[in-house]
Amino acid sequence: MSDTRETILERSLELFARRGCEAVSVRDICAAVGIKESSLYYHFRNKRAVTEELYSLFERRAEELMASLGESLSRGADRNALLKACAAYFDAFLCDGFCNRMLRLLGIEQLSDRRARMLYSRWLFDEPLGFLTRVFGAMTARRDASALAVGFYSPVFLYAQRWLLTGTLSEGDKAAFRADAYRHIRRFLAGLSAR
Amino acid sequence: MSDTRETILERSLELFARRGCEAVSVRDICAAVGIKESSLYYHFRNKRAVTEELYSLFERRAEELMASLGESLSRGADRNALLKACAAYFDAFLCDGFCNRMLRLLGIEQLSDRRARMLYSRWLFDEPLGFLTRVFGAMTARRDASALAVGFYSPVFLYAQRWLLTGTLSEGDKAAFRADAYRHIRRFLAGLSAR
Amino acid sequence: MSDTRETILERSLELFARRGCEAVSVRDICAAVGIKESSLYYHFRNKRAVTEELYSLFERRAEELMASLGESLSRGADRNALLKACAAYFDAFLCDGFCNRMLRLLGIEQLSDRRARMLYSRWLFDEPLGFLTRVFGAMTARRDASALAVGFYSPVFLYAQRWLLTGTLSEGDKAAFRADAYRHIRRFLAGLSAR
Amino acid sequence: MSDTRETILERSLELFARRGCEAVSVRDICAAVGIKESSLYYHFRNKRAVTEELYSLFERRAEELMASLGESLSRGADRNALLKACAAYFDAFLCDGFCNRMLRLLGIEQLSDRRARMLYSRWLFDEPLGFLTRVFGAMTARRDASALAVGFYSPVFLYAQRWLLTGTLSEGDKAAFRADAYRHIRRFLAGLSAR
DNA sequence: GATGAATGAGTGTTCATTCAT
DNA sequence: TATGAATGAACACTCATTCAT
Repeated sequence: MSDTRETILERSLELFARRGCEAVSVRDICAAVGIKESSLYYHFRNKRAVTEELYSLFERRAEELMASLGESLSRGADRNALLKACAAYFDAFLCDGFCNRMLRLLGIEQLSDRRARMLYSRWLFDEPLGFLTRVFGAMTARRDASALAVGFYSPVFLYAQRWLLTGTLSEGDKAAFRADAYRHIRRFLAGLSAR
Repeated sequence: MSDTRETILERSLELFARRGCEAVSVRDICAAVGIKESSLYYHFRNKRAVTEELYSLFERRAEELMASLGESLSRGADRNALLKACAAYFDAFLCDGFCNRMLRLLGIEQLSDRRARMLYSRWLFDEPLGFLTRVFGAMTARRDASALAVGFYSPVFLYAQRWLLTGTLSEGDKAAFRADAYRHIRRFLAGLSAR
Repeated sequence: MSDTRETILERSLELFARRGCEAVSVRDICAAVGIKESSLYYHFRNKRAVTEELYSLFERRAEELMASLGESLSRGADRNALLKACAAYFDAFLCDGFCNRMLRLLGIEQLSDRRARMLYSRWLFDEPLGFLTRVFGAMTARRDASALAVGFYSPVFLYAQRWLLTGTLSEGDKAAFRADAYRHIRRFLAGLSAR
Repeated sequence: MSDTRETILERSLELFARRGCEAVSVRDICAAVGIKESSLYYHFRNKRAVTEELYSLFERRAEELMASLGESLSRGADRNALLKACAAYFDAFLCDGFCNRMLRLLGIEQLSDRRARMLYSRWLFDEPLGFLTRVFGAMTARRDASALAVGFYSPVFLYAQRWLLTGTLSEGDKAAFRADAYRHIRRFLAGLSAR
């Protein structure tokens, strides 16, 4: 459909992810898109509507991803399947241009906006931990699946915060994140099978 | 020192922690303090100077805390000393009125401000991980002290992000954080001595 | 004639009568009509042209009415004929959906627009007073026909301002106006024949 | 007190009376006052607050005038006292720079604003008619004091609408109004004593 | 120490209008 | 006939800051 509309969303997100919604002006957005300020209001009711649309797009994307991860692991939850799921999670979520920016944005807005807070805590805490708890429940006979999930996920979360959600996302940052994260995962899975 | 000056710092931080510096106006601050906007400029060169002063205060507080933690553990790094250090870290840093707000603020500003980014990554990643690496290096004979540090710290970090750095800090949130964090620590230390 | 064109005129007048032309936007009009803003410009050169057309329609309607009133009274100016003329004037002018709204509109625009001022003073002052002066000149032998006209008309004018040109025209308002106006007219005509 | 504040009120009223509040911009007002737009907001919370203050000032002025008229007539309601009251009403209300402009303004705003509608109908219909009803009740033995009030007031109202509340108030308009109004009053009082 | 008054630059948003389709 | 897309100018209002008092 409308090319301009999508460009507005793209450029807005680029700016929002760096400074938060409030700190980005409609002027900034329109300058980045190459349209006059009044034109933005043809495509969106107001500035807030741009943010809301980004939230909705993110929600859909995240749900699709989580659905596909769940599906792929429902056909057998072994070490290899988990590794594959992690790779998909890293590539299509944490390191993905759109989702990565959205996570930064949500990290800022979460402090003052209810919807952002819900999205943030759902997709950075609840869903990943819930997902892994189910996986470990299926993979191991042990009872403490949820503790395993925390042990598995929290370093990934920490590395993501350190490398992926600061400054601007560079290829170097992605590589550093992947190195740290995969080292942790290997070690963790090794420890898991050792016991 | 001037009472007004300190009130400005306090109220500014309360507002900054919720919405970030850019989104809080001099009007907002002065209304919260109960002075006219022009009066703020008697105490601070400009709005930026308020933020800078908060950064400096935080840096000093954090350095003092880390020094005292280091000192107490240098006299023998055992299980008990580590537990005590954690308690101090939780009370005087993560849950402390001033430091908690500063961490929220830095979490926002880090995305657009260099000094904030340095403070943020130093005090949320480098210092805690470095400190724990030294501790585990002294406590255990094992070589992978830094992996232990990550395994120990990252759940604490995750629980802090989940409970302490969202919305507004309530006593309930603090309790939830402590429950999660201490459970993890007990389990971790148990696992450590088991091997 | 185009249906849309007439709908634009109708809805515009409804809005103009409540808030004046300047305060009603092309957006408002088109939303009320159910077309896009750009479509209005197919039917009218610009917003001003809508107003001008309304003025012209009103002028034609008012002239027709006055002509028919004049005709009916030219065949004998007695008490009954005058009463009939008043009834027609109330129904087809003061209380009529179109004319009533136009009078409100003119009452607003008259303050800043020359054409509106001319229409307003012609149809609310000059024509009614002139007409009645001629009628009373024919009805009575007395010389002060113009003073009689003022005595007859001004309470009608006052009641019209009070009941018919405020808020939105309701059936209750019309009834209140008619009650007041007819009482005055009866009393006036009684006083006239008494002398 | 603040000179600027009062100048804002004065110039605002001059502009409002010609085109209504909505059609006058803050830019217009400030240009007329000789200040920057932002300065207006030091003196008034927003544009609406300027209008509200004008309403309040008018209300106070009108109440004071009506009180003084009532007082002067309470000491004997005869022909002369009534004439004097009319003169005061014309000079200090209908023809007065401030009140005349306020009446124009209210005439416009009354169509869309509740407070304006109340002020308008109170001070152009209710109070004058009520006042005159009391006066005629005291002056004559007749029962129909309220009909007398309408007969006395409505031509004044009509002449005011015709001469004083259109275009801009000139000395010529005032003279024309006074001529018409006093001729009516003399004739009316003559008729009153004749019976 | 504090404030009354002011301001230039910028905020998000609405306006009437144009024009290619 | 109608509209999708755009725009320059204007809108009310807020911003951080200055400066004389």
